[in-house]
Amino acid sequence: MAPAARDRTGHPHGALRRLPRALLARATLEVAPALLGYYLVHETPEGRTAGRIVEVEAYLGPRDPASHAYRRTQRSEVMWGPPGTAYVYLSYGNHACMNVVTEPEGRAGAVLLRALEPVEGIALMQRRRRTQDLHALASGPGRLTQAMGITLAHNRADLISGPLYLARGRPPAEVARTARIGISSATDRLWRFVERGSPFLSRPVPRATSP
DNA sequence: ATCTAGATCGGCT
DNA sequence: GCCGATCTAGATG
Repeated sequence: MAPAARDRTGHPHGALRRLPRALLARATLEVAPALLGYYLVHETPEGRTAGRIVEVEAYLGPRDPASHAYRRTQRSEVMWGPPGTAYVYLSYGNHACMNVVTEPEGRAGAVLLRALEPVEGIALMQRRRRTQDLHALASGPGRLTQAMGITLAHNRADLISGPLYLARGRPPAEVARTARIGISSATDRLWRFVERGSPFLSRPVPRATSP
């Protein structure tokens, strides 16, 4: 497959190179930072939207008290499933949040996608989000799914072969790590990974972890 | 059957 | 910075 064509802004158009499943069948703490810079792409009847991943969080298995996989339940069962599956859940009764399932099948893990740099289909994202502000389009897990047209119906969708997928992008120059946002346990674990200096983060990197 | 704590967001002070 | 919206999975009785 030919590499994605690029316009003068450096943004892709035309065919995109999909991420192979093998890259996700690894330890979650390795996969999470590696996903920074990749594109999340969604092809729908309304058009194609794509964003560059700039912020993620790692959620591990039964040993991670902040993870839904801390308990193996009907909801979290998908985290033990095949890598490259979407885990989408409803947060605070209002917002869909999207994860990419990691680890070989049979081991639990997922990477929460928290922020994108809008790349393609920006007008469509603006319509879905009801805002023009580029920095409010996908800077937060609930905003991201709304901008991309991702709903609870995408739970357990295959992210390798379907209309919602990951594709090669531009790796970050520098990665920073911080504590995960919005959790009340395991706050000493620095399992949030961001592209340092990106203006599209859901929250800035605290000074203490930004030497 | 009922309770409650969330991997959040937007509007307001 | 604070607060209310909105609702479900999972726990408890």
